[in-house]
Amino acid sequence: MATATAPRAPNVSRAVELFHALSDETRLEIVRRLRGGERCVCDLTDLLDAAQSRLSFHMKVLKDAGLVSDRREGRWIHYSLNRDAFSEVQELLGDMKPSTRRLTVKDDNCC
Amino acid sequence: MATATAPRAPNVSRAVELFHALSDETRLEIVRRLRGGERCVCDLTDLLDAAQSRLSFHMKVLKDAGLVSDRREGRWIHYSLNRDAFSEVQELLGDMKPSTRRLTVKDDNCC
DNA sequence: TTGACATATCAAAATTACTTGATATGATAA
DNA sequence: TTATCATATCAAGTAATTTTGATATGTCAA
Repeated sequence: MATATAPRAPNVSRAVELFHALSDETRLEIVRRLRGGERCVCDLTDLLDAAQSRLSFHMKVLKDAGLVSDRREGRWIHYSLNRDAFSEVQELLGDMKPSTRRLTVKDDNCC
Repeated sequence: MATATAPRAPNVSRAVELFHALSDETRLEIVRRLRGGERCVCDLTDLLDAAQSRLSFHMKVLKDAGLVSDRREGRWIHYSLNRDAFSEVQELLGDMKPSTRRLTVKDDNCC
């Protein structure tokens, strides 16, 4: 009994993963570059002037979060954005955005 | 001379700030609790079973990012969500979400 | 095969973020 | 005033993330 930790919401850790993946300048630049379509890592190292292993690290973060997918073609691996994951983030945000109708509660009956 | 660093998009650092503020479990729980309306820190320390200085630290991150506002009332400081900042995040996401029409570019003419 | 290329992975170093406990500040009530 | 309460800030410790350079893996061309 006692000292139970506060209960977590079901999708909090998923939200953390997604937001974390988007909370880095290099990764946002990658996403920006991928908006125009598929790119291989070599394109991105050129565009972002970043070391190859660094890019690879960030691609992995994005991929693990599901924000990008990869496709092998010969020696190259092409990355592209994952529409669904972005929609997922939008949904999460919709859920956390305060409603226009404000209610002030005194107890934890909010969720 | 050369070695110019890759050009940054104008709002990348703002996006990083916002996503970073949202990329922590404690902070997301705070946001979740604030959805129902204003809360003072003391409410949140109870609800989240977290030390006061810890809460204060996270409130600062959220406040610096503009996601919450505070309002003093006597000894208490009440925090509430900032609708506009959440809209801002949604906009940023809209900008980075891949369009349905896919185009494959070879040069960096994407943005 | 071998060599070269594109990318991934790994370990160590560097950086950044978070937690904790102590102290400071500012408001109120006695 | 003084004591107390709510919160902020600070410094030190710890943990997580990012960068870097080296090496591994898989593919292709000769």
